[in-house]
Amino acid sequence: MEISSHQFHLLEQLNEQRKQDLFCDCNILVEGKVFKAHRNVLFASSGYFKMLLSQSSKETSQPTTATFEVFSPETFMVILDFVYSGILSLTGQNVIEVMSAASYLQMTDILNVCKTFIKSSLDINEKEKDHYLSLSAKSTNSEPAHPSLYRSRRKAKSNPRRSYSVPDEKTNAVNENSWSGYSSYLSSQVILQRAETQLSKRGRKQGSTRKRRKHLGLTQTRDFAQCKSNKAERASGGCSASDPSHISRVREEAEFDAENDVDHDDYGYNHESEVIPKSWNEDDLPRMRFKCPFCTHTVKRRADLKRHLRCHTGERPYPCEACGKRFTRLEHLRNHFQTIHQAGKLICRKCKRHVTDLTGCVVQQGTRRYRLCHKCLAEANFDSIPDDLDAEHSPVSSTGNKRSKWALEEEQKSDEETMEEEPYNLVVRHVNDDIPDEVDEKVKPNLR
DNA sequence: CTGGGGAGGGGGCCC
DNA sequence: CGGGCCCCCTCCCCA
Repeated sequence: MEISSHQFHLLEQLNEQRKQDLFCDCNILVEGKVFKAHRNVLFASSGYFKMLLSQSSKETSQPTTATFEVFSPETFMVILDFVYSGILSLTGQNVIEVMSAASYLQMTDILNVCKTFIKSSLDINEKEKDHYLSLSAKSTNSEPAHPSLYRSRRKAKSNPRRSYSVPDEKTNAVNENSWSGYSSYLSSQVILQRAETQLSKRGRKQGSTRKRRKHLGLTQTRDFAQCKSNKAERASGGCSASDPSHISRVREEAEFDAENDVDHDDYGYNHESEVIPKSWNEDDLPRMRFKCPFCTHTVKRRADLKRHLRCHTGERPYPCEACGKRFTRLEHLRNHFQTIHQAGKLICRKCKRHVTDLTGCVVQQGTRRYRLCHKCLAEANFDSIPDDLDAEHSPVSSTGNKRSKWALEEEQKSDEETMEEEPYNLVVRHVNDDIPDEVDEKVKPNLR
């Protein structure tokens, strides 16, 4: 007979104990603030703590202390409250931080809830935007009238500079009505900052934004994306984990832009095209664009927004079978696979000369493959050239059983383990495997 | 220390 | 709408 309330009471009791600091054997230090908790509860809730505590489990007499600097105490409070109550206090303000922290702590339940939260918010926003679309004037000008704070450098370089006006109250009112929820909140935060700084800093000479960014160590979105990927590679399998630091980076970026008046003199802030340069006539109005809720980037197509969002959510749906590295896009995976694991470039790695099947060989180093011309190969002086290399290493060669060594390894290894390539496993094979179709064949089954 | 190249990542846009 | 291509950028490694 099952008493359903038992679990609830148990959790409630544990939460009470936590609040009264009873039997707490773990101190969590988050940016100077100490949280008390129970080791076994944390162990059961978080992959991160599971790992941490299992390492330090030998010394159980001393309370364990964990220190975090990658998220705020408020964020951790939300997560800890969830752990002890099952209630996750998500808001538009904290969802990104909570998601990143959950990712860091390997708490997939929270992660999924955050994703759903974001997704549903997006749906709401899209519906609202569609409504707004029907109300707003259409335009044929494809040039974004309000390049976002977060713009590609190419765009920034190529866009002619124009003088735009500060958004007036009316346009802001439209904005408030058109968007709601957290995305509106996030954006409005930037808008407010921007409007404030725009007035105070108008007229400041525009220096090199990129230079200044670099100076401050705030190098554009690409950087935090890179950061995420690096983390993903370094740490836990690079699943959907996003670097907690990227949140602050996003903020810093927005703040930096606002602070430094990036393009402010020239562009109105693009919040779904509400801010329109007064000097433009109606024909110049831009097409409606889809706005990212996390940054100020806008795109023309919903699909592009979806793609763009991956750089915020850290989602990497395309894992490489060979090395486990994950990618945000199929094409990136394909490029990676062909270049790294298929020796797709017909160039000798040493002398950089063009090689063909006749003039060179494929060299295997761990899971990496590259080509060497016969001359460089002779200089390299390899002594072992296994005959059955195909069967042993190539993910495309053993078409009979359809299971490559890599594929099998991929199954066996966890994501964490597959991140590192096998070092210095140097073998040479004859060139006969450069069939792109086969590559696709092998890669595609992995893809969603 | 520096420049070049490889690899990875993101945006725009066409099919 | 997804896939794919092209372009550009940054980071990192290596000579």
